[in-house]
Order: sequence, then structure tokens, then C-alpha cells
Amino acid sequence: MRSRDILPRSFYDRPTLTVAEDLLGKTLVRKIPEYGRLAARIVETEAYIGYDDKACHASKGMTDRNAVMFGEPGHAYVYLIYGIYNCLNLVTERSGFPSAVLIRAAEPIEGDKAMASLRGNTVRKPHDILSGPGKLCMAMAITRAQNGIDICKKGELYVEDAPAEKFEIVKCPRIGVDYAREYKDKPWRLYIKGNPCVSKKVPDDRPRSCV
DNA sequence: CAGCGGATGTGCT
DNA sequence: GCACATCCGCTGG
Repeated sequence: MRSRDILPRSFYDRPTLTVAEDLLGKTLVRKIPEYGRLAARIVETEAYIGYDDKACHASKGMTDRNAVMFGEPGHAYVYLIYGIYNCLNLVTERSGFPSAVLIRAAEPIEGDKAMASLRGNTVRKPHDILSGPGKLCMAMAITRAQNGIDICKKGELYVEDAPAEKFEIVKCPRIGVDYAREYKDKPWRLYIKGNPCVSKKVPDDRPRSCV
């Protein structure tokens, strides 16, 4: 397989919704000594944008946990959720403006077996290996140890460009943010229409149904 | 298949 | 104390 270019910092230094959309179809790469190279095609993202967005962790100001979101674009923001699981975000926009894209689901490309093993071999079908933000981190061994790392270098975690493809994008409200008041219904969750690896689909997978 | 409860660290009230 | 950008196993149809 031909190796592709790594996405540069300028890719992340753009409006968060644009980055969230452009990340669909790109290749998330994770290198671990024990398992080698793991790769997956990103199929579902969510945008979390700035101080006003009540669903964004940064809306209540900077804390030890969310500090990375306030920094330079092109870094990983990994946080612990429900005390057990991790979620991977990619920091966007200029330093000082806290925003990021949550990587919610992906399609296995390389290292399927290793990723299923990291999931504890409880996976029933291949398309369920990375079909959720917590699952994805578990399968790719992403924890808070990766919080803050620069993803614009070919290190242990980065995103590669991928050949242009045609697919339809579904835009709908984000998952699990009903508390976010006027921001809860913003169509800031994006996914590739019809892809089996997406975590939760809208009824009939119709793009217009909830935009 | 749907629904529900448990697990449990971090940050807010 | 409580809510939380979640997942899994168990229950009942």
C-alpha cells in the first residue's frame, strides 16, 4: 500500500465544522510497539465549538482536563468519560479559541485482529470494532496518555490524507447533549451516509430528516 | 431487539 | 452529591 501524506496543521487551523466534514474518509493511524500499525477510515465526527456551545467542555472555562482544547490546533484532546472510557478529539482553530472534533466512529483498515483483541474479543461483527467513541479508543489503545500529543508529526497518532471519494454526508444533532440548551439541536454530528460502522443512525439514514 | 442498571474519574454545585 | 460527548451484560418480549 502506498503511503499518503499526513494532514498538516493548516488542515486543523480552519472552522471546526469544515474540519469535521473534511475528516470524513481520512485515515486515522495509530502506532503501538506491541501491535504495529493500526489504521481506520473515519466515518463519523462531531464538532464542539468554543465558549458559547454549552455541550463543549470549554464552555465553562479552562480546567486541567480541557486545557489542550485552548491550545494549538492539530493536537489530540483525550478525556475520560463516565470514569471508564476515553474519547478522542482533534483540536481545531487558532490558539486561544477552544474547539475540537470528536472522532466517533471509524472503519477498520489495518490491524483488525489486533483491534478486536484490544476490545477484549467481545466484538460480534467487524463493523462494530470502532463503532463509537469509547470503542474506538479502546480498540486503538488511546488513553489520556495520548492527551496533548501533536498529531501533525508521524508519531504514535496522526491522520493521513486519503484518495478523494464520493459519498453523501448526513448532518444531524449530536449524541448525548440534551443538556446543551439552544445548542443541543445544532446539526454538528456528521457521518457517511449508509456506512455500517456509524454508531447510531438517524431513521432511514435520510440526510434531510433532521437538518 | 428494546430497555435498564452498573461501572466510576473529574469537575461543578 | 450529582451529572457526564459511553459501553456492556442481563432481562423480557
